[in-house]
Amino acid sequence: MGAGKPATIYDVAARAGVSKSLVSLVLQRSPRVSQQRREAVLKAIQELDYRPSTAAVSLAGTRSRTIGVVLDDFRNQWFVDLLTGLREALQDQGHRLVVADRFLNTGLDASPVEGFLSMRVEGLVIAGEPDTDLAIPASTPLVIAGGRLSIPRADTVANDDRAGGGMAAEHLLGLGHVRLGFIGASSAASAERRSGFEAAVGAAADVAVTILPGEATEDAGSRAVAQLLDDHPDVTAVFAANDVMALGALSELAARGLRVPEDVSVMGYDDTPLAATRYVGLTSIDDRSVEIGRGAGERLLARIADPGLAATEVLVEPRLVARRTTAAR
Amino acid sequence: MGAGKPATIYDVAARAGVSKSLVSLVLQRSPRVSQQRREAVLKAIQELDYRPSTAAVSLAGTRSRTIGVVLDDFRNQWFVDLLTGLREALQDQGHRLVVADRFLNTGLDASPVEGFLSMRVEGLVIAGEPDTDLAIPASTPLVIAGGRLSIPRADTVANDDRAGGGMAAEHLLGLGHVRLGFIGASSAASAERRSGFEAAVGAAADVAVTILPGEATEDAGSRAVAQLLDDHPDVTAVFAANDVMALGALSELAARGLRVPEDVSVMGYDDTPLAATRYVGLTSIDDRSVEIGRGAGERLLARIADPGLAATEVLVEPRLVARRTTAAR
DNA sequence: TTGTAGGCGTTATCAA
DNA sequence: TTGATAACGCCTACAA
Repeated sequence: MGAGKPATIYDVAARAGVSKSLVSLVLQRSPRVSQQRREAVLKAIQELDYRPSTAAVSLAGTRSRTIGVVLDDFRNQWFVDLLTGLREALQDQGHRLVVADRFLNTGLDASPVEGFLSMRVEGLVIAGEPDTDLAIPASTPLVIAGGRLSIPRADTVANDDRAGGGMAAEHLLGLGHVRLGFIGASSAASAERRSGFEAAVGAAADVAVTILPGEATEDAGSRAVAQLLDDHPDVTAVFAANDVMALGALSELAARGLRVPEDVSVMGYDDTPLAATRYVGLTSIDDRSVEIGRGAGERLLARIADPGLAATEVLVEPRLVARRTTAAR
Repeated sequence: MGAGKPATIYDVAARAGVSKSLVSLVLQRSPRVSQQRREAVLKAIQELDYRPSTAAVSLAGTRSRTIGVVLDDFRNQWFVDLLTGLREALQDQGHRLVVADRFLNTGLDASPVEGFLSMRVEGLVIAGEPDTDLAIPASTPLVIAGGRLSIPRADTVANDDRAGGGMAAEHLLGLGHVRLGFIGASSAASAERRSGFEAAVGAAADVAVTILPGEATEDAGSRAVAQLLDDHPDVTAVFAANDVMALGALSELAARGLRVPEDVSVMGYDDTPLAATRYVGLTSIDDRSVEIGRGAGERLLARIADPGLAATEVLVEPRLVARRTTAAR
């Protein structure tokens, strides 16, 4: 158990009475090792509680088998599903995932990306909008997951916000609403969702729009819906660019004594855990982060295998999840 | 920019016209390097976009300067604050933080802990309840953050659940409630919170209790409060062992046409982001995860410095956050 | 099938 | 203040 210094491959070799190369072969599951030796080595490994040093492995080996994942913020829950998808695609293929948000280890490394480059990761996944102009060497395979802002040489896998906006429109129109509202903030995603929404509505209904510049916060949602209703009191259904703003809308509506969905239907976007709670029960658009993660992982794998690959942009079809905040007119 | 192979310390040395040792000294900010040489080296580093290989550094060096953080589940948002505290204590002291949840990289490594041991981390932080009997060598400094289940040789830094329960009691009693309810699940934390709650209530009020065996889910909260009210219709204030169950309680109360807080006050525990939203506005107990993280980090640092230290158990005083789900009787 | 030897990119220990 | 040179723990030809 608690050895002072961790055992090395030398210790294992000595104890098993073989050479270090033989141990190395066993470690790599090489088939050309006699059953007898293999067992002896395995036994020694067990007894010594040996664990190969990742540092030594990646130094000596040709590849680090490590993928760096840069999250924008651990608070944005969508990364959880993204990671699930990434794991499926990557770690099952023998790659180790290392995650960091924008601030993890800053100070030691100038940025998480710097840290990953020091680790000699074989590839990088940037989740969300790559905020700063991150200086990533062209030689590092890179894929942007969930962000639209595309870097020339990077693959992009993202939710089809336009399509999602369209789904929202169809849902509300299908429920018989003809006075629609859209609230959003100043982000590329918000703009896309709005545009898809309006395009799908077409001439079938009126759409009142309130865009509040700045962050998509709950408070912004409250203020946006307040303004929307002040200007257009006849609106019966509101589509928020994201769940957080939708939540703000819900509280503002409650404050005004308007019932949801009896008086006003509300829907969001992202299908966050929040929306899925029974208490909130928000109709939303699932951006299918698991698929995005899987797609990003597969794409990264392909790019690692062939660095010369042209950058592609994959859009993942979202999915509407109807809950209790939307109802027929 | 986009070099094929990353530059090595040799490249830097050659370009700066010095030995590798000199470069190494500059890297380590050694004061005994002439200004002239230092600048030449720095310039070469810049021009070559050189970055020391962490693998080589930790192989050759005496310490890895890496701390492993094992999270129970990325979905439990409390780790975000915990990380903030850990960063303050650890990464500012030159330690690199690597985080993993229970499932990250399983398959490659048997468990995240195995992975960390392979990385030769200098210390380990286990966040939450260490579920399985994780086999951690006694030589690895270890601290449990936020969990009560203590391992003999590990330090523990956790929220004082008993005290928090007491605060909940004082709050509700102070509001004039005399028919109290407690709902919880089968966890050590829940039990502690209940016990603190009941102790603080003493003879000042009646406490009806419903414990549902199993996980602390929203649904469990709904069912628990339903049972509680069926058995004790006169209860005017409910203290849930955690925010998630409190949320379940809120939706059940709404379903029964009971207003919060006019008819029934509700409070939770953990002060999750959910509770802090305007829409939910749940009165809760803040378990001060940032402090727990900081404390855990400091403790780990001390233990790394002196492995012989006796294990300690630190309890962090929680804090009540009053919002709109509780009101005077 | 197994062993020998060299090298991976650093740090660390001595000399100079 | 600087520079050789030996580790560090493992992989990978190459040889046996």
